[in-house]
Amino acid sequence: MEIKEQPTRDERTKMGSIERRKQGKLELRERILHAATELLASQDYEQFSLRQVAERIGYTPTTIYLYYKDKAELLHAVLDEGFAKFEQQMHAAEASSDEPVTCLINLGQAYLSFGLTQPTYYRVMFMQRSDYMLHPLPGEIAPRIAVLTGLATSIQNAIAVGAMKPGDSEIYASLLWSMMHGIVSLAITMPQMMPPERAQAVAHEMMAMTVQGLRPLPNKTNAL
Amino acid sequence: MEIKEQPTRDERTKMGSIERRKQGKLELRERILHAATELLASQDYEQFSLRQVAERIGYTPTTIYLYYKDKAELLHAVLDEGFAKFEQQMHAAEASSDEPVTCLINLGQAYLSFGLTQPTYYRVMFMQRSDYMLHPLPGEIAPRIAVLTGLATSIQNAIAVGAMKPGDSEIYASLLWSMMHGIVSLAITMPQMMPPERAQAVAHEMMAMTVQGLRPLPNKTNAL
Amino acid sequence: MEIKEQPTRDERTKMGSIERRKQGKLELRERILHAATELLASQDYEQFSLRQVAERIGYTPTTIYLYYKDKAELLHAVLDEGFAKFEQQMHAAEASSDEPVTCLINLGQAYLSFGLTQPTYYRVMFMQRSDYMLHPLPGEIAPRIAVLTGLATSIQNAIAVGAMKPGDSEIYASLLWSMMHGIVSLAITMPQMMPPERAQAVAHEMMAMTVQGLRPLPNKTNAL
Amino acid sequence: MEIKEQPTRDERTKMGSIERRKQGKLELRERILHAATELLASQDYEQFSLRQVAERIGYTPTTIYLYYKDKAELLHAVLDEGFAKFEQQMHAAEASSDEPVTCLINLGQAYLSFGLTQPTYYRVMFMQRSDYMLHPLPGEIAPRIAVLTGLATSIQNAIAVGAMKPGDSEIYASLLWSMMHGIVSLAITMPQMMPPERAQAVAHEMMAMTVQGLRPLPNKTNAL
DNA sequence: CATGAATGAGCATTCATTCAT
DNA sequence: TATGAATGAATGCTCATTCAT
Repeated sequence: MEIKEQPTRDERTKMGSIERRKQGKLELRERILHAATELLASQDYEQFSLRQVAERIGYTPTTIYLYYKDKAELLHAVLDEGFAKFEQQMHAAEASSDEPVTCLINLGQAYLSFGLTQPTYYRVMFMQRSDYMLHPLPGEIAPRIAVLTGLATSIQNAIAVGAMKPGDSEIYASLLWSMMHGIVSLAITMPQMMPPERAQAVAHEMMAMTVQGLRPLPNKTNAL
Repeated sequence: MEIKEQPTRDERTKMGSIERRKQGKLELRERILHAATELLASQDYEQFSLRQVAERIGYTPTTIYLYYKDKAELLHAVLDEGFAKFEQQMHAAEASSDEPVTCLINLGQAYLSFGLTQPTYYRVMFMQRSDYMLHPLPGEIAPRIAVLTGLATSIQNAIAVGAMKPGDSEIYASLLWSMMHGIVSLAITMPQMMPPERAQAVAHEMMAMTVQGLRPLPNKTNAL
Repeated sequence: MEIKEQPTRDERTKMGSIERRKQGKLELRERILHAATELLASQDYEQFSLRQVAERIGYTPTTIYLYYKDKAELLHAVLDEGFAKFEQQMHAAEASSDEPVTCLINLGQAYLSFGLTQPTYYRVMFMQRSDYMLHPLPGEIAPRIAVLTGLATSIQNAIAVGAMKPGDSEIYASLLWSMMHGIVSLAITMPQMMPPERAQAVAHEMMAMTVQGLRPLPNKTNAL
Repeated sequence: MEIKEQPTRDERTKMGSIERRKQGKLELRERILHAATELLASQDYEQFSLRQVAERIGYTPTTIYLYYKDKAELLHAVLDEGFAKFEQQMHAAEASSDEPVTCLINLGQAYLSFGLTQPTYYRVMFMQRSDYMLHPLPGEIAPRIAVLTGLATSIQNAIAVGAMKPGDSEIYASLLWSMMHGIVSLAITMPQMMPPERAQAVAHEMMAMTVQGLRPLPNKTNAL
């Protein structure tokens, strides 16, 4: 048993609370959300705790309950942000081109890129708390997962222009999702087996196999 | 200071221990292992606790220490069992045919089938404690993951006979693994999105795309 | 499976918490510190546990963590208090006279008196966690034990005025410390063998032997 | 949580039990006692546990209960051995000379030497479980501490021959005991402050002060 | 004579949550 | 709006001890 003088968490929180008001008058609710997001990104989802969130912003854990019903609600809010980012990137990719093949490729690249750059979000959203994305929030109709329906549309377009073999577009959607999800989740849980460059290479190969119109890109680093 | 109305876990355990001997005289060590496996299946890996395992079998947590050194060893035992089954099925598939394409198909099917019929094991082995499979156990040379090297061999054979396009067989191995892992993990975490039949269909399509020599099977249910 | 007839510690704690507010509104932090000190006094240092401290004050163990970071810090606080008292008394004795012999005698008496009147502190400080006094705290230069260097100075003075035989003043310091520590620790662990009056008598005899200029005091009870 | 394969304590015990009978047919009771003594010497008194004793001799913890009522009884048996050694050395010193001064010196040296060479025994016997030595065991009249009465006799002899100042021989006994106990216990708990050589030097000085007839020894290393 | 099987009490620590203020 | 004060449940783990065989 070592003897060392360290502040109680209470004290740490109190210390934080002295300096805290320097920060702009950003709504506290936002600050909590922000801290929670950062915390989630900085460590495993399982270690995520309200105490630590509170400590980060220099408030008492109790305070969080004034803004969020409980831990689950805060976590959902964080995931919501994650989905917002995800949806935004996917929609951007979807809108990036009128050409079905390019569109599909961009969608794939967007998915991969989200997974590789936001592994924590991806992990929680798609691997640990996927329940969240499957159910519409109270007051909403479509669940979060609906973003992926854009995929089916793009596939139908690709089939229409002959870039993909005719077939069940639902199956194709599942297939593409599985492919991308497989790469990303291997890259996240076993980065030794699937480092980013390999993930890119594999993804490119997959798209090449799936989408006939895909031409090998000359520059490998930018290639999907 | 509330008067509690629901039994503490301790109390629950005690109650359980009264009824426990109904269960067959299956070796307790096995029962613990089984309960641990089930528990791992039923929830987040991080919630996995010896106390809960003990509760499941109606014994005191202490008892577990009579059979396993500590939490890690119990988990280890679970994983070991899982890998034993997995390796056996993969080796069987590998040995099932001299014909490279058939071999590859059988390997794929074996992987898929393991994932779909043993979701609990798959989850822990490939999604939650994948670290375990990456490191050789003390006294062993090859890590568990080595089973998958059989895949690379089969791929090289397939390329040799012209069933697959020439290319980096490592990339192909990663690609096939990603594909299968994607399907299985979606099927496990989001069965609504990827029910077993769809998983089969998607897998078949993937193999068809990847392995040229693959002929569509007439009977859909048995098809890969 | 016995039906328990005696309350668990948990239950005892709960019971205690009902009556606890009788006690004055002494700051809880102080109460904890006090309880810890008493507990340390009452038994082997190794049995010292936060649970028992909590039980003594009628609070949940968790509550202690609101006031002290962990077990080590609480122990630290106890020792710190003890050393503060000790140093104060020793410094007072050191400053009590310019006459070397008197000074030495007063130092000895102060040490003895601290040991006899604060056996709890003495026990922890000098017999159970003596490691604490040997190492400077972070941010401090001299370790707690430095108080005793005053002793060496007094001895040198006493030698200078011929009250002690010339010799290694370090050895003399060790000798005096050993003597006093011997008396005090016997008095603490075996009061039957070394009741306070005897401790005083023995100490007086020792000083008489060591310091030549010491004159036998007429009044035995007040004598060193 | 690391994964590593290590035997349960049960298994370790079992393994031990296979080889155990190699050892002579020394009475098991003795073997237990011996193992306990070794264990006590090898670590802190507080860590002393029946499980570890059992493991050392390759028997089940339960077995110990066939020979000793409980942990306390085994510990007492161990301490008894300690006292046997102690008494033997003290008696040898007492009988070593007819000359009172030499006798006293040898007693002091014997005490010091026991403390320095058997610190664990000394610690438990005189510092941690001194209660044990103060009470006669059931069936015995004199408590263990009675050895020290030999000291009083030697002192009376020394006074008789003029080697010590007339005075209360009880006080002198307490004084000598305190001195030696002080040195030894400092040497044990704070070896940095009281390494063996210093302990020897201090003890020599003390004896010189107390016993007039003591002549400084020429050879410092062998000196008391 | 010895074990196998199991338990209950204990430990330090962390966390989500509640309630009164 | 925010906090202070406290709790109960949970976790991994070790130990002395008991009881039936």
